[in-house]
Amino acid sequence: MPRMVKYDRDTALQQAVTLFWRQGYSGASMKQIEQALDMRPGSLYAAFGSKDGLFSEALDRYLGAMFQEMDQHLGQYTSIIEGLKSYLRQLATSTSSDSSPPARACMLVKTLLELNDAQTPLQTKINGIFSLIESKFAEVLEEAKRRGEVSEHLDCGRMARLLQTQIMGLRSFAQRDVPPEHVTMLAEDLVAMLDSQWHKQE
Amino acid sequence: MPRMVKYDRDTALQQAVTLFWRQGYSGASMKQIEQALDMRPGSLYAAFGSKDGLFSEALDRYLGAMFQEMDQHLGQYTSIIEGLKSYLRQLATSTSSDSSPPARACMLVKTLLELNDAQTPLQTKINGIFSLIESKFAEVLEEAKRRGEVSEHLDCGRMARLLQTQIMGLRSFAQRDVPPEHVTMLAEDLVAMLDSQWHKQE
DNA sequence: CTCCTTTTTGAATGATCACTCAAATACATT
DNA sequence: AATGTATTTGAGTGATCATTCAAAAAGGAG
Repeated sequence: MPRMVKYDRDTALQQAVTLFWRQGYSGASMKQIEQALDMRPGSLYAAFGSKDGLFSEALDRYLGAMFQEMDQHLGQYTSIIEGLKSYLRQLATSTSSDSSPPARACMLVKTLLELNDAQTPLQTKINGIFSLIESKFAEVLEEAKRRGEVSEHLDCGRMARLLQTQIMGLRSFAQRDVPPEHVTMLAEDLVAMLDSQWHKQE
Repeated sequence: MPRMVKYDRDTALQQAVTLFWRQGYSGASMKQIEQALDMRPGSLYAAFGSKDGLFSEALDRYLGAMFQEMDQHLGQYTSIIEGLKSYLRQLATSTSSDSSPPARACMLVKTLLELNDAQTPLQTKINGIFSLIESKFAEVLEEAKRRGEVSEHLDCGRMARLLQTQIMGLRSFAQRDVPPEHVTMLAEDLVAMLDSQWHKQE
């Protein structure tokens, strides 16, 4: 009986990810959002509640895509370590490709560094996301340990944080205005460094 | 003959650094700036020209302090490599100390990731700053090479970017809500990884 | 103290911020 | 086609944004 919704919630969200990724949370105005999603304020607020709500859903979607891409690389190799290395290398090449992503830096890190005020829901959310990623890395490394790919003495939680830090650094560096080769060379160095670590005995 | 200026430009700038470091560029409103520097708009604009101008000077001051701190660590050791390692470790402890800095993340990285629009003067400036830091690292490493502290085949420019990436990663990670020990342990891991690299033959 | 120059003040500028809501619109059902 | 309900529209909300500028205030020189 009622009128049907015109917009496609999924593509609208993808547009939101694209905009927020490039502009940041406070850097994206509702005017820009209206234009990017082709929605008027009323529909926007009916669908997502608030700018925060929309951003929160955009974060979830971004995270999902990140996990999906990671799993894709892990699935391509019988070796977990090779999968992780492949993922790292791809981060370097994708950030400098002309099929340009909205920003070279990670949207999650951009958000983490942008939020400043006290314990807002968004602060809590982004911290939870980083914990989640850390846990995912730790799980993957535990599996690698079970398979004998890494030293049985490896502290997987600690290595997970180290891995996360490498990715945060790589993608932040890629935001600089540098020749693409520098980023790919950097990724090779990170891979080499990590290689020297996970085999190491305590 | 004229009236004397009331404010102290240097302490005002330091207040600006503190505020911008925590809040980010667009996150700090002129209202907050007026309060933090204890200056009224007229004086502010007479002294610094614009919000951009003030921010630009704050960036310079922040960079200067960073270099100063680095040189302090380098001066404390006869070994350059030991000085660099000491600097890295101190970054980890200072970010988690209760003598709390405005933010744990680096103000320069926060700025790099916050700026989104086209080639603004600020964009150019922050990229120049990162180049400058990279060059400084490269020079220091060249000297270490001359002293035989690192392999003579080391690509110092490349290692400089690797080092910069580690710091960007470490300080960004420190912005997370994690126990301080995790950050200090992380710094130890970074130091260990780097150690395995600069002695390495090509 | 008076004058002159410079600085400080703070109200006001128009623009833009996130957000609201009554009216217009469009579709499924009858 | 007529009806009823949910959605879309877009002008309008007050707040806050960076910035301006005329007037008030302050200190050295005479």
